[in-house]
Amino acid sequence: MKKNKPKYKLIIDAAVEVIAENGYHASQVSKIAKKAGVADGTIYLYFKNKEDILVSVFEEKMGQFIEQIATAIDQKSNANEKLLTLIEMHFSQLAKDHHLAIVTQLELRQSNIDLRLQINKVLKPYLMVIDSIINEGIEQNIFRDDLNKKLVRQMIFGTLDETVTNWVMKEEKYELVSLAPSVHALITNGLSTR
Amino acid sequence: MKKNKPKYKLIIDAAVEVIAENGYHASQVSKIAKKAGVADGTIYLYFKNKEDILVSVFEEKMGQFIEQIATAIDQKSNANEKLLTLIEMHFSQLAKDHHLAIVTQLELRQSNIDLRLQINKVLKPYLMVIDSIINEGIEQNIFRDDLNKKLVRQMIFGTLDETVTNWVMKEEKYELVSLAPSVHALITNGLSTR
Amino acid sequence: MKKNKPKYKLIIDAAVEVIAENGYHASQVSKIAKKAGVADGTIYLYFKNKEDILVSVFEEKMGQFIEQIATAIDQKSNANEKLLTLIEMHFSQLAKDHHLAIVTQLELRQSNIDLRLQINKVLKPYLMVIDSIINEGIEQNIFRDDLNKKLVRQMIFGTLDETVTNWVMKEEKYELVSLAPSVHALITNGLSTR
Amino acid sequence: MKKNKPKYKLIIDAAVEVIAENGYHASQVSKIAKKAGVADGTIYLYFKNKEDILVSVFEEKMGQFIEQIATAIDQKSNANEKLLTLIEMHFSQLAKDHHLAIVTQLELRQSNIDLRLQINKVLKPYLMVIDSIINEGIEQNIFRDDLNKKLVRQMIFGTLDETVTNWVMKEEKYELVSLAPSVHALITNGLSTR
DNA sequence: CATGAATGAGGGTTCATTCAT
DNA sequence: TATGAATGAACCCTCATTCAT
Repeated sequence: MKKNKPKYKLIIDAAVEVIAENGYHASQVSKIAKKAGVADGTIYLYFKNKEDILVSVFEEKMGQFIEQIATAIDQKSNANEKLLTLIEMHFSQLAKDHHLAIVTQLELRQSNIDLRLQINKVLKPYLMVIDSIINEGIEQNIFRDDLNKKLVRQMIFGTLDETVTNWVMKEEKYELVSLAPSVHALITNGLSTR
Repeated sequence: MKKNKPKYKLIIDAAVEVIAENGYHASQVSKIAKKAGVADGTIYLYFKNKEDILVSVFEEKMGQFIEQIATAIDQKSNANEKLLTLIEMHFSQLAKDHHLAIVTQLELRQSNIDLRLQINKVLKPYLMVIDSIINEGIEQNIFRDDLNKKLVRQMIFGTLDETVTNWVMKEEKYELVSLAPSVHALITNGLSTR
Repeated sequence: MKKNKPKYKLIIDAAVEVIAENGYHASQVSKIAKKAGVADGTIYLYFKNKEDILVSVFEEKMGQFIEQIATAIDQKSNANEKLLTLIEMHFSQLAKDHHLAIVTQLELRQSNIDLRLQINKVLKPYLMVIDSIINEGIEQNIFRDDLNKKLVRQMIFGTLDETVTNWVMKEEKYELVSLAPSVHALITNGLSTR
Repeated sequence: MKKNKPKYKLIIDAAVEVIAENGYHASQVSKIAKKAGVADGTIYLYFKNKEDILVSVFEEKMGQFIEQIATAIDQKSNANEKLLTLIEMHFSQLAKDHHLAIVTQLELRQSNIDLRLQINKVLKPYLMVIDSIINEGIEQNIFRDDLNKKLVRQMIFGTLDETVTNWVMKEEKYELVSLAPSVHALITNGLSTR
């Protein structure tokens, strides 16, 4: 299994750094190889082609991202707390990894549509985690049962994503994680006065 | 003013078509020139460079987009109706222009970060329309006054954007505009039971 | 018609020189462009790709080659004289163009099989000229009528080709054209004593 | 002597197969190693470099080729029979080894000139066999004594080679060996009526 | 003897932009 | 204004060869 070899991780991490520092389109394979401390050709012992590096970056990082969130959520017993935890974790993980935040929010979006579709596949498990919280909230009678669930998921993900992207584009000048309770309140209670 | 010359619009419209049909990265200047019926060099009499074409596409189309929405909103008297109208207009304008939807939701996002920052500038007036609705809602005591307004705007825009992108990626298989009331309800009332 | 533009011929001639001087595999497009005095990209305004340059070289040069031979043969009235003329012309044209001789006898043979098949197509008209001489000789009762005509053609072409290749490989140290009568005698009379 | 070790022959035979199946340019050392059942590095214990493999292939196969012909010729007493036998053997040995025919007639010709010169060296003994038949024929007064002997050899070899190449390129659709008497007649008697 | 992971040099092609007409 | 032929910089990937084990 190639994924367990040390150079695999070396290259993945180098790719994140190089993309964050140079931008998506200026990230040559040779730069990644140099940063990883391997020869150009070595890259191709571990990855089919450049696109495969990028998809793998997303898979690896997103895999950890989701796992962390899923673990944290399991320790909460109701949907409201789970949703808050998801928001906090989503924010905190990106807040603590500057490079990763830039890569996921800005750089990887410049990829062509084929690559974007592959990235969407990787994102699927995360969307399913959101879905499960929604379902649980409805079962627990915490969330309304007249919701279009798919729309709810889109609202939650769209809000988090837009919030993080704004934060990254503002060069992370403010505290992201501290916004979590407000975002949670907005999503659960909406704008309206009662 | 170059923007009023007939070839200016010819090139802008050709650009939208070419990008929608070929995708961002396969949209060469020469293709746009051919579709517009002008020589390659002529493009550079109206636009500084390729990036300038793309920004101008966004400016032109977004200008109309926002104007339509602003006009429709002016005829509504309270923030709730205005918000619903904004959502309906946002959806309906993209639903009725297939090419534009693909270009704004998928293709232009592949541009590099400099271009994205310019696009964000163009988006500013739209975000200000959203802001004014939020402010009005708070003044009218329809929206809560303890909200982080910037977050609210990010939630609204993020939700709409994510919803439209999902719809485009699902190849516009379902009715987008009919989702407007549900989206409006979600945003105003949130997920929670009362 | 691109073939009449001056740069087309410029590139063709540069290609012959570069291949003759550097060898088939060391003939980069950039070298050909430099020798032709044009930019690398200009090559691709006149040729689809590198292979297209090579096929075109062969087409152009072989076209002239065959035309010269055909014209010379037309002025002879019997098959024996025509055959001798063909041999003389075949030898003399390659003898007077050092670069062309190297390219056709040594370098272009290193091409892959697809290109070789295309080269064979270009060679077809030459083989047909040989065939017509054979037929005429038989009609004139100068050549025997019990011959396998295809074999005869292969003998003639094979003999000429092998003779020229040997001459080129020996670095053209001896007079090629003066061998023509002997080659002609060999082909017409064979090895045997009577 | 490395040539007697079992892996030496294993690699030679693997090379012929790989070249015949994949073509000269797609025949990587790693493919040959795999087919031979050895590690890539092992190849370099038996051969200096890739070119050395190819020359060795030619040496091995050509050695057997010539030996077979020489043995067969020794049993004939006059030059005419010897020449016919040489033609028959040349054709029959290639006709019965499909891979070898493709490799010698098509694939190995794609090699660069250095390699071709080495191949020519390997061919030398074969050309000397032809030369000896020519000399014998002249001594026996079967062949004319006014011949340019080198040209005769080129005619014979060129004719055989061109005939076999045509046959391989036509995908061996007809019987090659049965052409031998006609080829022999052509070479000995020429085209002319008497 | 044998392995196979690692190396790193090398080139065809695209396309935004220019400028002489 | 308008043209379009010409420019030339920039990069992914393959594969023969090596060498530590």
